[in-house]
Amino acid sequence: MVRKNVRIKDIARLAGVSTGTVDRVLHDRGRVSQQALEKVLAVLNQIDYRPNLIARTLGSNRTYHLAALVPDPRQDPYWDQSSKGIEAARQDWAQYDVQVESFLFDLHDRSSFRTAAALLLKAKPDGVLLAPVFYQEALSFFDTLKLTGIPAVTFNTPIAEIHPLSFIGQDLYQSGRVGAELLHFGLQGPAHFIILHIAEDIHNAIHLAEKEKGFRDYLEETAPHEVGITTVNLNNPGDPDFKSHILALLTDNLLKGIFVSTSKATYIVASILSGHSKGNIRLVGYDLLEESSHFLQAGLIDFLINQNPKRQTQLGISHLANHLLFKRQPPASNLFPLEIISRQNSRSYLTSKVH
Amino acid sequence: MVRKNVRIKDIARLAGVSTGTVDRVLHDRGRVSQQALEKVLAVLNQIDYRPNLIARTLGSNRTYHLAALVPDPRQDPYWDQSSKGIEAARQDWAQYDVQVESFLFDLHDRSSFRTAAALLLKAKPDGVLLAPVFYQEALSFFDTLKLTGIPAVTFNTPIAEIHPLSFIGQDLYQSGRVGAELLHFGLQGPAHFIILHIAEDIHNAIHLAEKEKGFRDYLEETAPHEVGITTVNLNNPGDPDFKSHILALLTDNLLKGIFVSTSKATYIVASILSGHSKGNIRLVGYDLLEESSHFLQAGLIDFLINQNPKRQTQLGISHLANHLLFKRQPPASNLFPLEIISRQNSRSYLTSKVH
DNA sequence: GTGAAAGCGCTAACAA
DNA sequence: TTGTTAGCGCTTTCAC
Repeated sequence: MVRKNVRIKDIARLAGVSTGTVDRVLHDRGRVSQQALEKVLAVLNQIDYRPNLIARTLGSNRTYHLAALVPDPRQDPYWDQSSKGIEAARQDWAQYDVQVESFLFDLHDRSSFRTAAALLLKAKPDGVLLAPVFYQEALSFFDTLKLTGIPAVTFNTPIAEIHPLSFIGQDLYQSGRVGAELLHFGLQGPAHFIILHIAEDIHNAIHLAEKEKGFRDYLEETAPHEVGITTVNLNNPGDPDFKSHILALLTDNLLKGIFVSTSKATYIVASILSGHSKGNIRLVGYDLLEESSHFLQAGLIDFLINQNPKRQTQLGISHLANHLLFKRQPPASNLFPLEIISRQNSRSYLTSKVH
Repeated sequence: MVRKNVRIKDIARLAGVSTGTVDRVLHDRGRVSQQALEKVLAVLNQIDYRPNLIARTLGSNRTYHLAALVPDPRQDPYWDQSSKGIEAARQDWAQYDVQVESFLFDLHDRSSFRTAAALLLKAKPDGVLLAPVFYQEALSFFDTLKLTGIPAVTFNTPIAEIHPLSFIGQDLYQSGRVGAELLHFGLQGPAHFIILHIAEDIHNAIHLAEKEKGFRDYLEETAPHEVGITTVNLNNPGDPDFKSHILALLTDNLLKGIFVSTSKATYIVASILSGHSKGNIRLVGYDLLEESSHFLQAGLIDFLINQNPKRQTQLGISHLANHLLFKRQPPASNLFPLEIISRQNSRSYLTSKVH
């Protein structure tokens, strides 16, 4: 009743060739006559062949080396999550003899990106996962990868000029719209919103710009003449003026909400607000990190939009491994859902093993 | 540099026996002399043997039969998603010779559950995935499974008395809290909320009760004397009175929100409200289904809480397969995140390949 | 009880 | 350009 899976042997029989030939066709290894090629392809078109991946890994018995080019996890809890995802992927793929090595760079030092990239290339990996946070450096690194033919997956930062095997991230524009939706939900009448960027997040320039665009567009469409929006760029959070600057913003009577554009900025701003009555001013920011979840619980943050950095890298490695081992073509773009985290659903995200 | 893993062959050599004997020791298959046993155990104690699970599955070359006991997908788009997940899992695991057969029952007929369960048992599956929507019937079916030693994974409906290999679902109580949080967010002053159950959802009794409990508790804690809550149980949506009954509820001036406890009820209620001005009355319900997403876009539904039925079953099958093939122990409980779907983030959920 | 040997489906080296 | 064959590590059968 249930037909056994088709095997290479079956294809060979049907095509009237040997298993070796079928294998060569399947893997584009060449050294196959036009005639044989056609016969095999004809059969492959007829049937639904799904290679037994278990047998393939066992048979080929080779080890793949993947390299990840990511910011130092110790710099920022957001990037710490990215590294956690790589670690998780490492374990997922260990049984298939896929090894993952991380090359770290400094978020505030473009040259460290170049250095790490050079080191990575020396290791001659079979595939690369990278966060292209420095535009120019990423472009040139990408050129080198293209030349060497090493497949690369990017994540976090969309770069139009680059065409990686796959990009993993979010729709940043839409993310800004979600932020505006949450700030404005249920509000009536005139209001004032602030978009807060932290200049330190310069490596996230694309995030800041796209999110802001979405944020403004949404309110423009939904509440055309009711909502005033001010963009505030703040410098180094270590600055003595930083705190007072933020607190000064709160005195505005019409201020009904603050939208913070990155995860680090989110918990920094929340920590400054903590202890001060923020009244009915809503705060929406990014990412359910340990640092921010506390402020969410305390009611200082109303909503977080989750970017799922851990899953992003985990999926990235998985795409590379699947590509190398099983010749799977990942989607050119994976846009993660824009998860809304509230006080009441945050625990379900933290404890879930699914994410 | 990377020491190869120890293999059975190595153990056999070190112990001075054959691979067959080692295998018998490893699997407690008996028919091994005390002497040989000791020699092998001695070696095993010295070294760190980790069986190659990939080779194991390939070598044993057996087919596993899984059975799913689920409601008929044609009855309800929610359960249709569950079946979709099973189908997806079927394809995921086909290559490993894992077969999945579905046994359907009627949501409104407990006896059909018994019948389907009996049929299922006759098929002697190696593992079972089930939605234990009928309490008594599930208990007795579970007893039989225990006796036969067939591992079972449950989903959707938590049942305290049952200890399956794994349960997949959501924290229903917390889900109700999320519903209340969303209805009440930003509201000030007195308000009236309605919890709307549809009696037809009797098979979801646990859902209704737990969600309501969470809903009420949240408001009790957050807005003790401000919010009045009424529970409304409605009968058969086909009833001529049904529509007028719902519309009558809207006339209440203080009514600020409606919380609908299941996915089917959600889009039914939304469809009734459509065309009638619902004013500022918020509507929160369940699941981003095709039927409801339209109402979300139109602004009739404010938020949906996603239960992810498709992923629930897909994960369930995956747990069973991993358990049988690779001896993996799934977590006793998988509580999915309580995803909040709004108009602005719904597309990101629908288009994402991650979910 | 024990060991030898033939698979599982696929890869890859090698001879033809 | 082909087909044959020996693995990959484990299971399982079958003589002895």
